[in-house]
Amino acid sequence: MAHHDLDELDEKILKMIVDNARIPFLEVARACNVSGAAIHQRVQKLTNLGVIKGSEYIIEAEKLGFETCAFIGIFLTSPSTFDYVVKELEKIPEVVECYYTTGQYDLLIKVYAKNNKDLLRIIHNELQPLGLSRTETLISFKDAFRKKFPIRIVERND
Amino acid sequence: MAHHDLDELDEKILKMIVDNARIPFLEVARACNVSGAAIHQRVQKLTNLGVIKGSEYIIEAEKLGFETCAFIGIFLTSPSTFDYVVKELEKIPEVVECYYTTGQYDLLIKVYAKNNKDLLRIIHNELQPLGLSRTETLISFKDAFRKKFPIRIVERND
DNA sequence: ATTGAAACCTGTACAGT
DNA sequence: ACTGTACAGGTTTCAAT
Repeated sequence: MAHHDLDELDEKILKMIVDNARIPFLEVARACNVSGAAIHQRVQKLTNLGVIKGSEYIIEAEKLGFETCAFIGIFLTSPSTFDYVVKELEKIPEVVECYYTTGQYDLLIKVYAKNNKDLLRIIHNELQPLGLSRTETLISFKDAFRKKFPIRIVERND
Repeated sequence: MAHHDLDELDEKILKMIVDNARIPFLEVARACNVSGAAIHQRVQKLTNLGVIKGSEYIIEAEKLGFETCAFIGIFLTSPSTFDYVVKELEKIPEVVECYYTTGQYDLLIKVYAKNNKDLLRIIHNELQPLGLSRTETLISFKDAFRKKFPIRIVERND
């Protein structure tokens, strides 16, 4: 089962650029035995299709003074506050990710704080005033690993 | 309190490149009123300092057939299996993030699966055989938002 | 640590296939 | 949809400050 309109070349391109957004397209072109223009057009196509959503530099939060990373499970007082709470959470700079989840929590957010005291401030002064029923904090005291999900468009036997 | 050896220029550079890894350094240079070479050297410095860990393209997982994203809380049978379990988890392509956490779980992982059935396969065939005590799955049925944490090196009054 | 200039390499557009 | 060309613009290095 191949996905959408993507082929082996798209897969190879994605694999080459996903972990290095600065790689020259000409280098990708040479590795793929096609012209630079072809890579340029493919990346354009992948962007138009919404497969590529952008690029970013990866920053080590700790080096910028954010030494505490935590996941916080949020229990809402009422399902009707969903949209409001998400909108307000998005305004809080330290809240970097937010997911609607099944299971025990209504929402799961990821937060960066300077330290544990700062995290407590965020929870008390920023989160609680939104009218949450309860929160449950999971402090990540180590980021064991982080990688890209498997790009596999064309089915193979390997 | 300024962090490390970083100044306003570093902050401005980071802010400009963090959400667009493909932005030309010359464009950053013009915005900062310095030469292109200066940006080049600063980015090099930030990389050497470990502030910049790399760059990546952001891929929409759904468009590549990964329609289910889940967080799984893992309870280990014994603390002694920590390192082994993390090492094995890292080998599973669908497991993209792994955190040591305080709170109820020993580990929290993020997983991409093709669909709910595929997620069940991963849990039963890939995770359970590692000898876990129990897992708790939070399926993210929507990614409400995702952004970069606040880059702020120099203290200001704003 | 930053600059300007040089040499080199890429990105991008376009006409042709 | 890919290629080759062409040019504009970017990257990288380096001697000088």
